[in-house]
Amino acid sequence: MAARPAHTPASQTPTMADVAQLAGVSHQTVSRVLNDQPNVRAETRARILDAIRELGYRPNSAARQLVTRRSQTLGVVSFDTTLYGPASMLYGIEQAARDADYFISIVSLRAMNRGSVLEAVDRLRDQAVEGVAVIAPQTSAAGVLAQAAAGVPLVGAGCGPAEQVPMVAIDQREGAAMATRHLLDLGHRTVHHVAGPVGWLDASGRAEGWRAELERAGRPVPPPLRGDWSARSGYAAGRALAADPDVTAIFCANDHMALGLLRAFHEAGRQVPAEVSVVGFDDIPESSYFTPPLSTVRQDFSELGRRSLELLLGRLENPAPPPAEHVLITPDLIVRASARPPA
Amino acid sequence: MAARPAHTPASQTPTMADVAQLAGVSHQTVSRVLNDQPNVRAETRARILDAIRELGYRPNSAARQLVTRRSQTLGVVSFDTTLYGPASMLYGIEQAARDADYFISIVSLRAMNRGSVLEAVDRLRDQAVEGVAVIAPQTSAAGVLAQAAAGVPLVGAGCGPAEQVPMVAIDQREGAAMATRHLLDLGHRTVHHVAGPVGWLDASGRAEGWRAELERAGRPVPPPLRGDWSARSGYAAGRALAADPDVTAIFCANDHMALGLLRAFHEAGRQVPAEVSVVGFDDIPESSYFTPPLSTVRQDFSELGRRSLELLLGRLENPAPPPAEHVLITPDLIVRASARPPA
DNA sequence: GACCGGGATGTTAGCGCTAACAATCGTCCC
DNA sequence: GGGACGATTGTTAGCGCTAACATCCCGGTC
Repeated sequence: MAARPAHTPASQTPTMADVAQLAGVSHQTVSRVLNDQPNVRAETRARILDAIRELGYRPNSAARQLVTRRSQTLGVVSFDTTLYGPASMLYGIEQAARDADYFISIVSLRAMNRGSVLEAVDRLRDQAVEGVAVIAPQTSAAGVLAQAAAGVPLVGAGCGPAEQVPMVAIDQREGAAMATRHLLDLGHRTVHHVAGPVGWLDASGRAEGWRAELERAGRPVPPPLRGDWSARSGYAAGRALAADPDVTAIFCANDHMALGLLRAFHEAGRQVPAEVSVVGFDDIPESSYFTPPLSTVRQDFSELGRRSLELLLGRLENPAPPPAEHVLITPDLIVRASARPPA
Repeated sequence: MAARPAHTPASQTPTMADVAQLAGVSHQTVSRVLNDQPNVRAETRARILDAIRELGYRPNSAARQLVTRRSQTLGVVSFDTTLYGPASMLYGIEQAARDADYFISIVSLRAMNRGSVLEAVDRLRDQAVEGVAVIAPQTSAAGVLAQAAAGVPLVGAGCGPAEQVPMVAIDQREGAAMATRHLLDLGHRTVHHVAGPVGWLDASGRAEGWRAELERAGRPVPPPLRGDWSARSGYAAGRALAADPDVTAIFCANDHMALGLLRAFHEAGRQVPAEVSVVGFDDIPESSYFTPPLSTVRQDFSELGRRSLELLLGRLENPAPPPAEHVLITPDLIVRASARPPA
């Protein structure tokens, strides 16, 4: 903050030795103050702190890292952080990491395949991260995680079940079952489903939950339509569904597709919720302003991020607890206006 | 990859010296191979590469960083990466950084104020980042950037004008003017505006562009309504506007507010676009599936991220080019169905 | 045949920090 | 009053790497 005094070359950032010299102590005492070690006289500590401030000294993290062998950095590998889910998880992880005094280094996946996950983890390891969290909600990721986990503590966030790897996920099956049950309870004979794309764990989990709930209730299981998460694909599914007069209830695998579907029904002149009920999944911030406001299933991504990080930090302290822990978070059904009893 | 041979203690990761010993050369030659230096015999190089593979050797980044004084890491400070804009910019920056062989370390801002930006940059500097990109689209950020830039190369991404700091931004005024002009060209007498929250650069830039365009055309400037970017606030503004029969054209400062507004008009029984035209801003992926599909202004966030990083890398090579460069990216008007000539 | 030049490799000296141990000083106890 | 003890501070030795310089060996030169 203050101007650099003459005894330190201006061209060069001050080192611990400079601080020590200015404070009239040895560099080790400076180190002790910096690391909050006991047995430093209060007055000495104050003098050192003054010297640090005067020189604008910053500890050299590389030097510390070299000797302590700790980088204070965690890596996050994520698929498309532009998506609502991954972005939210990343945010939750970052917040939790900061509270635990860790830095976060990110690598986004450009494509989803074994190689790119491995490469991303490798890149992070080159940077000496102490642990890695992977946000990769695709089926193909599940298999590769165990392999990636060799050599570095790793957890999955919102990933599917991989036996060897600890992970935190939202219970997609249960969430889908809740949505389906809600529609059934309203009095609908059965529920149609607009599913997410093949290869996504969330998509298959939701489809399974939907199917299981229909079967449990002994209802017919109509063939699901397949979307790709986008509103566009929901619109296409909606056009198909709107043409079928028997359809009275639809569970969409996410809110964006529900938006497109809503639009298709509107265009087709089929009223939601008067004629047809719709439930989504995600509870994106906009969904309460759809026409009509969308009933949906809320996932608490920030809790997911937080819990993943807790799990990872636990692993860091205790590298190999017996079995890989799997934490499942139950989502919440949010009831709005898009679903009601059949006419 | 192979099992660790006996001559290296299993408990300890191999060092360059281990590789050197196995290959029968000095550690310096190993270093030369790792750094792609010339003057190493092809055969020697191959032998060393084999040894590296056999031991599963990874260079110690801290040691390298200590001596080269380069961390190969760039920091990104961002406000709420859950939002569409910041998330997209972050993604663009990360991709560009990876191509340039840099790591990205992120710090999210919990609150938007001077202190938190400074603290975030400070945290990043403690980690020895070589440069910082700040994504903070608030007015309050503009002032603090110059201060934060002291001591570390820094660029703003999507931030407002700060004289001292180089930055890349999207031309909000021009985008808003395009939207307004589009509605005027359609034949509307004037255009109402639902603005973003006070304190946001994008909000004030868009309001200015809207106002300037109306004035240029000699049209009356109705008092703008104030929202907070959320669909909820757009809905509230929509209720107010729907009650006024004179309103025929509305420019919303973002697509989410336009969504809420669309819903309010629908509820009020006022047809869009038959009775009232609406244009948004952002072109979020969903906006083409609104009811009706939304005409809007598209911002290329990934280009913004890329350009910001280019600017930052430029600064790293040449610490202080004369004036701080400011790059403005012009957005595009996307015409869909939500605006048409007045009845 | 001694000399020179340059490619290939080895040796040495830190980078800035922490851990381990050594030294010093006062105080307390019998 | 002497020695033990604990609080405080200093000294030394690396952590694993790169930069700078030293060394070696070879073919080509005159």
